[in-house]
Amino acid sequence: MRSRPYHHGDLPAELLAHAEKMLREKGAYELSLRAIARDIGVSPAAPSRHFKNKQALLDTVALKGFERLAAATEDARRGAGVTFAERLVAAARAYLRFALANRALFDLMCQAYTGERTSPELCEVARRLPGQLVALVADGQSGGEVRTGAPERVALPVFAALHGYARLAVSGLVPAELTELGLEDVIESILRGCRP
Amino acid sequence: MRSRPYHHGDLPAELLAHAEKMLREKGAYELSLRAIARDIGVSPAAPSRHFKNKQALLDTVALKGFERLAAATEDARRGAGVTFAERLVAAARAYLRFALANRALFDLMCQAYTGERTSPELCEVARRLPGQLVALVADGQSGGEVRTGAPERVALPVFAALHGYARLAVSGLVPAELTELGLEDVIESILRGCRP
DNA sequence: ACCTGAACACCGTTCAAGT
DNA sequence: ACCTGAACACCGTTCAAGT
Repeated sequence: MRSRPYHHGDLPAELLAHAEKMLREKGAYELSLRAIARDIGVSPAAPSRHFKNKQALLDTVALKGFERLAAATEDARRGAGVTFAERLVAAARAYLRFALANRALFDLMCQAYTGERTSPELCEVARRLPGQLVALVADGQSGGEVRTGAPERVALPVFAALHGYARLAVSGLVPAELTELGLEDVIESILRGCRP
Repeated sequence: MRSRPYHHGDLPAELLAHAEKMLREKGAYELSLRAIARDIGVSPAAPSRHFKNKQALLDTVALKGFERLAAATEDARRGAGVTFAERLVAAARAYLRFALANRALFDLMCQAYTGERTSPELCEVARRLPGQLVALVADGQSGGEVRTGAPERVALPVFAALHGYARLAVSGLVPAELTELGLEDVIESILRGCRP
């Protein structure tokens, strides 16, 4: 039996995986680079070869989060019916489900949108989410299901309501037993706002 | 000229003031208890007499933020016209203005809603904001301007859209030159959703 | 190329001791 | 009652040196 190899198989991937696990189990405040390195069995200096600092690691975690979220909502929309309402409901449920199932990660993603320090890649993937809604709205318009107007401008209030509701739910401002009901109210309100 | 007195005039207040200043100038990530103590000219151990830990200080900063925000939106609503739409617009503008003028504080407040660790006082004051909207909606209902339904359920989508839009704007997902226009679209959408 | 070991400058928090 | 000084256990980051 040989001891731990000097070179790791894929340290970057393992760092990301452990960071996300720690985020889930301990929360963002407890997440430390040294603790991750310790868990993996690597020196405190090792991560710096792959991520220039802690923020860079977190940005990458957020990036992967956005990719998963975008994939989840896209899949949901594709798996839904053909009407605008059906597709919106499916995407909205997937968005909320992701937020609630990945609270700390969702928080990280939301503050990662923020600020000048954010990487271009992160910005780009973050914009896929409103982008999906814009496409959905444009589709709904061409079918006569959604009122006219620049799709971006019609979609923005939709995204604001959805995202805002997810934030409130994650924050605990909406009691857990009412999140489903509340989402229905939010969707109903959105659909009223979109009617031709 | 006598040297710095051993006892401070009002250390708790000065700690809070400096914490907020630091939040504004450096951001949440840079904010350290030791740096605040240094700035004030007090030992690193001094804050612990007044706040049991860093989180307790931040919670109090967030609490004061909620009070200021609630006061700002209440004032705006009172200073506005008598129709539901006028009052909603005034409150919404005040909410967005506060968020943009106090980005780091607003971020802190939003994550401070979160979680089990949050103090009861913080929860209570955080609920004043949706509470205002519930009252506004109830008023609008009695005047026949807003559709019927439990006021809490009608107000929730309104709050979600408003809060969500503020978050998007603070995050930089809405370009600065479009925030005003976007808010108008959001308000219009909300009003459509509220119509009888 | 990839990682270690040791070091540096910084944290938050605690606790005896001073005023 | 309020604060200091010193200590403790922890950080993130850097850099020569090892493999």
